[in-house]
Amino acid sequence: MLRMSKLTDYGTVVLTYLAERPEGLHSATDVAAHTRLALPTVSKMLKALTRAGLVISHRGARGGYVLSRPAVEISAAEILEALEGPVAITECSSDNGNCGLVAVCHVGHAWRRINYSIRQALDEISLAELAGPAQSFSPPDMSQRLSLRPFG
Amino acid sequence: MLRMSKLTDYGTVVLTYLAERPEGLHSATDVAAHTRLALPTVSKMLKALTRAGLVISHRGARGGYVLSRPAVEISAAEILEALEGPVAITECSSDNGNCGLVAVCHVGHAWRRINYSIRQALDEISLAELAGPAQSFSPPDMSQRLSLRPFG
DNA sequence: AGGTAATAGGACTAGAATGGTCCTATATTG
DNA sequence: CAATATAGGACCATTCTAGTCCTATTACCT
Repeated sequence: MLRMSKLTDYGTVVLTYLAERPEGLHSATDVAAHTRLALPTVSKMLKALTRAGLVISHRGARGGYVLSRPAVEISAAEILEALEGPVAITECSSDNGNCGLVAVCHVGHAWRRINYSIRQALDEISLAELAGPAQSFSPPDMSQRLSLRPFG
Repeated sequence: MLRMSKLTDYGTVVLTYLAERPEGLHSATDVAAHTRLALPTVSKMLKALTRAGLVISHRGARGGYVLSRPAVEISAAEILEALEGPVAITECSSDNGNCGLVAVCHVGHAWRRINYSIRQALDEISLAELAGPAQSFSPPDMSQRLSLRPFG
């Protein structure tokens, strides 16, 4: 477990697509077609990514989305956070742990340490790296990326 | 997100209780009473922990549970794994990633690296540390540990 | 100015996962 | 044999997730 959600996985696919085409705007339809993900899903995600500030949107005809920053400057942590909320294995111990319950809350600093390590691992990896080194991009079919197999 | 489940959190509470009393056997009823968790829940978890080999059970009258090893030798990773299955943020890239789909599967090594880091963070922390350094243990009320507050 | 192509936002549904309870069988002690 | 435990699994209610769809708004282009 500790799995990230399917949606987040799709998110990385979408972001990867945008990362590899930093030039112009790309509409949700465009992205959906090239990633072979369903349009409504892609659309929903792009909205979320926009709200999170990872991509910039332009409305109206010939509108679309672009990355707000170069892919090297977007971390995995930001992506996870954008699509799943704050990254923390335990509840309240997110960041500073100032939940007002420190006295009561038995989430010790061991957990905080773990949280911190995880956080750091995710901070260190950029979208550019997630996209993979020179991964030729004519995707086979990612419409079921995570559910290819129960486990393996 | 990336949150561990409520059950797993309870698990650490239960294990902490056992860790602090390595002497005799402790029945599920006993543990439930002292941790203020519901008996059926505690019972269910202890069974899972037994199957995972983290605790040893003795049936029959005056039976109960003990840690199978000293708390220092039980890692957070083992606990998570026992109660939530393999620890991996992405599907298939668990461990060696030999899912037979490596060619197709676009889970790049960046994700594997992240998985590895997380794994390592969890390996490094022992149950003894989770229990906390000299944390006096007359728990206020942990029956809602994770849900004390939506976030904070 | 008006038509068209796009995003914004949110409502809604189906299905899966989670949290939690309970029941029956089996083992062990005294 | 009776009492006290665990073992295992069935079961239900609730929440979360994945995915779709509808309406409003914005911008371009003729």
